[in-house]
Amino acid sequence: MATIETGDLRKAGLKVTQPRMRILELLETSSGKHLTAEDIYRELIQHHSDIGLATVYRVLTQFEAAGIVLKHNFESGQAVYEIDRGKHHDHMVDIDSGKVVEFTSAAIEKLQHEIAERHGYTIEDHSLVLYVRKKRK
Amino acid sequence: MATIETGDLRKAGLKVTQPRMRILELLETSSGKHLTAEDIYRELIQHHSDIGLATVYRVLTQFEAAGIVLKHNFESGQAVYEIDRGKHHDHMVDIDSGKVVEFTSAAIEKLQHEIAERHGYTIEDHSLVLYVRKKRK
DNA sequence: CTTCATGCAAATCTTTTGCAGGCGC
DNA sequence: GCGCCTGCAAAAGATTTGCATGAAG
Repeated sequence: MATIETGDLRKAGLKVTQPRMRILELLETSSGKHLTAEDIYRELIQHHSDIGLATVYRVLTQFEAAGIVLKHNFESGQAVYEIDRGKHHDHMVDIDSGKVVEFTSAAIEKLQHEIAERHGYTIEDHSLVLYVRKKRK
Repeated sequence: MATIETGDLRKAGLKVTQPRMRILELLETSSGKHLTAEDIYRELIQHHSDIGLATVYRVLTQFEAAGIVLKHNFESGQAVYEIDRGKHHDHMVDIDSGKVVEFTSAAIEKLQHEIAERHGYTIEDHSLVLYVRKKRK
């Protein structure tokens, strides 16, 4: 799996700056996690980076436009970000713990396309989130 | 299809008040549409109802808790509400026009449950939104 | 009457923007 | 050096809350 680096920033027309690299690093390290802008901000501050929350938002927005990160609006009112490793996946959110599990289903994707097709549309993107609870035995 | 009325408010432990009835009426009239709190507020103001935006939010929150309305967080940053007619359905949002089409797929639902099951979870709720574009012939 | 609801204004929370100074190339 | 970036503070947008008054049962 390709690690994202400076080249990806340049390709997106973004200068390679401290804040951007720091954020990128953090996102890579946290691959699989889903962080809010605030999470990232706090994390960076603790790691001796003097960075502004506004910059975190600005950088994340640029990264999203560049296809480097994915932004999700779960029901929390706060957007979460994760690095885009290319392999599309959907999410399952544990209502009680807040834990997020990723999954994929080619079968569901196929059905989605059939449905859109049937209505005369093409899917540009989609969002599937299951809100779940641990099954008690 | 049962029209929602005062009984449903009482059942939810809510007093039957002017604002609540007005909002309920509006939601019923707009069945199939997806309104923001602001939309509802403006609509009511224009129809000579002296109501506060805070009340609209409070009432919608209560209605959601009572299962009278559904709240959706599409990518717009503003939540939208629609009356809950009981028949579950998912949404397809036309990226260009903003139009929302509803659909259902028993096949997809079944797959969702199988996936959750496989991970040891039970689905409490789910959200599936397809962001689509009219197909050009 | 008693309680629950409401309107208004103020507070909160998240995200965005303006601006003056700095850093990357 | 020139222009893109950044931090900070202020602004903006959405939603919530405190409080005194008013309506529902």
